[in-house]
Amino acid sequence: MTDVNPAPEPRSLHFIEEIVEADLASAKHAGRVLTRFPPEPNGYLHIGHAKSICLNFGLAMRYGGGTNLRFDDTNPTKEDVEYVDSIREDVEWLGFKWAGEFYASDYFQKLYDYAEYLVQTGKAYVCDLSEAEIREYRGNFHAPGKDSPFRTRSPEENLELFRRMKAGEFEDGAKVLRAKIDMQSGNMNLRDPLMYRIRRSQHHRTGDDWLIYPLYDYAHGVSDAIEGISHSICTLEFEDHRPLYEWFLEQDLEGKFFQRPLPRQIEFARLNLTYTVMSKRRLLELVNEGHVKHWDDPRMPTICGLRRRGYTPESLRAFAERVGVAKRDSLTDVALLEHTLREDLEQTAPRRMAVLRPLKVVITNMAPAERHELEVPNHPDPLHGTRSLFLSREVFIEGEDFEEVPPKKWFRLAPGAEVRLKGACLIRCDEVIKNAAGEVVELRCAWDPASLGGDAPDGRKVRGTLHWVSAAHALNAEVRLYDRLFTAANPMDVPEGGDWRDTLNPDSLTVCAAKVEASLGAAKPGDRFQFERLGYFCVDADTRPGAMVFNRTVALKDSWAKVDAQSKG
RNA sequence: UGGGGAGUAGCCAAGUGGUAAGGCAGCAGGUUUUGAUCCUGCGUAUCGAGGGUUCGAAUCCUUCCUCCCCAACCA
Repeated sequence: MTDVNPAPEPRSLHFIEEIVEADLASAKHAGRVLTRFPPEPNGYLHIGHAKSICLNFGLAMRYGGGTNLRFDDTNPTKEDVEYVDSIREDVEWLGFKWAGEFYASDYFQKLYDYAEYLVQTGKAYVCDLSEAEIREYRGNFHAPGKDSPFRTRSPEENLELFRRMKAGEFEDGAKVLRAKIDMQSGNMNLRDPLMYRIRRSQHHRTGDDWLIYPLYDYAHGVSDAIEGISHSICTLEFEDHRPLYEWFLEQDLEGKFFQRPLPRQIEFARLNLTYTVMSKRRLLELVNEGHVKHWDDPRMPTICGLRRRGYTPESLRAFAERVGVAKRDSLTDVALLEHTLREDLEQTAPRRMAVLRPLKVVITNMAPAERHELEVPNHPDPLHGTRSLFLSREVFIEGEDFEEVPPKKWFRLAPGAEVRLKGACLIRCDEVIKNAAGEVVELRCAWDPASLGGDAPDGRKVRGTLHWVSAAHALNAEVRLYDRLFTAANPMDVPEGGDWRDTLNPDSLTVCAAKVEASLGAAKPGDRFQFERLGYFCVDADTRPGAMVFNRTVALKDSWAKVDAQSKG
C-alpha cells in the first residue's frame, strides 16, 4: 500500500505563513527562519501546547529553518527540573528535533548587563514603592497612573542601587527595577513595568547565584533577540505586550546587544477543545483533588495523558494541521481530534478480537475436544498478514450482541437468528439459558460446519457478524473504557453560583473484566490494536505478566447506536 | 467616556472589489465476513447589523452591536 500517508492536500497559507513568506521575499532575515517553543517548566504540556509546538516546528521545517526549545525559567519559586524532563520527552515524542536547547536562565548575566545599560541610559530606575503602592500608583483602566516618587532618581544612583540589589543588600520585595516608559499610557503594560524583583530562592539551574530575577516581559524578548529568533509566536493574550516587547529591544540604540533585524512577536488564538479544560491550573486541580490519577491519566488532555491513552504523534500533528491557525477565539469540537486519531489508527492498527462483557455460547453440535484452526487477516488490507485463531465448542460473544426480544433492524444474535462469528463460521441460536434472577447467562447454538471460514456455501445471506473469542483459548484482561471527563461542552461556561467541577463526568472511567484472544498475550505496553467492532485499544503501562491492562483509545463510530437511540425515543 | 483584538453554516476555516474553498459534525444512499473503513449525494451561510462608495462589496468608507484579553514583584 503506497497511500498510507498521502501528501497533505495543498492548503492556503495561514496568516503567519504569509508573514514569513513576505519576510523571505524581502530577505528581511536573509532567508533565515528561527522560531522557538518557550514553555515555563512549571507543569506538564497539554494538547494546546502541542498546537503551538506543531506551529513553531512546522513553520521552521516548511521554510528550512530551525526551532529552539527554550525553557522560560525566570521564576524559581514555581519551576522544577521534573517538568523540564517531561517537556523534552513530549516534544520529542511528537516527532520534533530542536535546533538548540536553551534556558532563559542561560541569559541571566546578559539580561543583567542590558538592564544596567538601560539604567545608565536613563530608561530604567530602581523603585522603593511597596507592592501595594505600585499597584495603587499604576491606576486602572479608567484612571491614568501617576509617577513613582523614585522615578527621577539619577542614573548614577539607580546604577548603584541596582548593583546593591544584585549584591543582596536589600530584603526580598524591598526594591524593584522598573522600565521608565509612560504612567499615563492606555496600555497598562507600559505604565513603568517591572523588570527585576529581589527573590532569595534556589533556582533549579543557577542555584543561589542570583538574588534578583527578571520578569517575563523583559526576559522574553531579550532572550529571543539573543538567540536571533526571527518570528516569536505566542498566544493572543500577549497582544498588548507587543509594544513592550518592542520597546525593550529598541532601547539598544547603539546596537551593542542584539543582532538585527530584531525578532517580531506574532500572536495566534490558543486551542480550546469541547468537553475539556486546558489551563495548567485546572489540570493541576484535577490531579490534586483526585478526579484523575495523575498527569498522565488517559482522560487528561496532557500530552503524556494522550500518549498513555493511545493517541499517536501523527494523529496529533494532523489535528494541529486541520484545526488551523487564526486570531479568532475558538472552541474546537473534540470530534475533530477523534477523527484524526481514527484516521491514523484505521490504517495502522492490527485487528484483534476481544469481548468486553462476555456471554457464553455453547455450540451444541461441536464435540468438546474439537478444535478448528483458522487463519484470519490482521487487517482489511491483506498486506498486514494473518494470524492463527482457534474455534472450539465454547466461545464468548459480546453481551450486547444478543437480544432476546430484538428491536427492528437488529441483525445481531437473537433466538432463532443466525449470525457469523467473524472469520469462523455461522451459528444459529437455539436456546437461551437464564439464571435464577432471569438473566441470560448462556446461549445454546448450532453451527454450520460447511461455513467454516465464515461463508455459507449455499450463498444464504447473513447480515450480522460478531466478534468472539474461544473460551478454551481466551486470556483474561482488564479493559479500561474512557469517556469524556466533562459532560458540558464548555466546562468553563458555568452558570451563576456554579463551579466548573460540577460538570465532571462521574462515568468517565469504566473497567471491564474482558476476554481477549490468545495472540494478545505477547503484546507490550504501548502496542495498539483495533478490537474488532469495538474500537482502538492500547496496552497500558499497568500491564503485568498474566494481568494485562488495555485502554480504550477511542471507540469506532457506531451508527447502530444512533439508530437504536432514536428508535428508543 | 482606557488600551488591544475578533466577528464567514452546529464547530473550525479559506477568501485580500468580480459574484462564498475545504475539513469536522449531521443527513440520505451504495459497497462490506467490523452496523467500522471506503464511495456517492445533500447546506440557499441575511459573510454581526445599518448606511455609503462602485457597473459590481465578505472584501473599501462609515456608524453601531456582540464577544475575548489587559489593572501578579506569573508566564
